[in-house]
Amino acid sequence: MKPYPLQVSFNFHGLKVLLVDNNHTSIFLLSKMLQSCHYQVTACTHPTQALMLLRNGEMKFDIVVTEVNFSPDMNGIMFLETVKRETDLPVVIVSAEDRIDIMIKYITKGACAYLPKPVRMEVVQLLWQHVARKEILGSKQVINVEDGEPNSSQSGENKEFCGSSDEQIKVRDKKNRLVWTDDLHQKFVDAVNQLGIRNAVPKKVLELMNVPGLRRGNVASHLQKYRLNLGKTAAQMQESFTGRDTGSSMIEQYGVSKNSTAYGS
DNA sequence: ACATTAATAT
DNA sequence: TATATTAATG
Repeated sequence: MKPYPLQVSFNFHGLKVLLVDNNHTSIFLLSKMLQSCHYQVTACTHPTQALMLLRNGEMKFDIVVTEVNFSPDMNGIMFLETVKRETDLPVVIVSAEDRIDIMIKYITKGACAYLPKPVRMEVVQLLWQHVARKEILGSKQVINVEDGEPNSSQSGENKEFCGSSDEQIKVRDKKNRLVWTDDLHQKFVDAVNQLGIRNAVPKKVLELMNVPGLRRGNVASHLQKYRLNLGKTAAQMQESFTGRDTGSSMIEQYGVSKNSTAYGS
């Protein structure tokens, strides 16, 4: 269980809401309610339109609020699944349907709330909590609990939200995870071999690979796995040895197993 | 301060 | 599982 931050500043004014609803009356109403709560609303009348906005990334959002009575080409569940797959945004479902089994279905699929119509103003007012929950629980700005003093001396000043400032919440796009294709992996292997396994550190491997957009962390992560796999084969080889070797010889054995085919299976 | 990496999270 | 991120360590 993570410790909770004792103090996190959170501006819920101007949180960016992506509103999706193909009913004009309903979308107008919700839009007005949201705006009067000082949310910044972008309204879409069709889910595919909403997905385009999310994907092109030109506009950042803090939360998605969506009706789910869509046209037949995309139902609410599909939309929800797609948004959850591609983003980390909290998704609030709004619907006239109030059957418990339907609601459970949406919650199970990852909706952070299901609001049966009519949606009351006081509920809209509290939507910011879904953004706050995500940010606070996922936050690493944990304030020292022991002395109860906010540790603002270090660079971890409390970050504010989008709000009036131009700062955007970082929304990790799940699609943006690096995929180590055979091609990319081969470049990696070449770079590592060129350096020699014992000198291969992320920064140098990154430089040698010379792949735009590739980050040191990507390489570091991949290098860990690569070494682990080499280590496994080395350990297996070691089983055939009678005695126990010194720790430093483990490094040498990476070299012994360099022709291993264990990786990429 | 910065880089690496073991450990952990998603 | 593959990849990302955190946190300890140098």
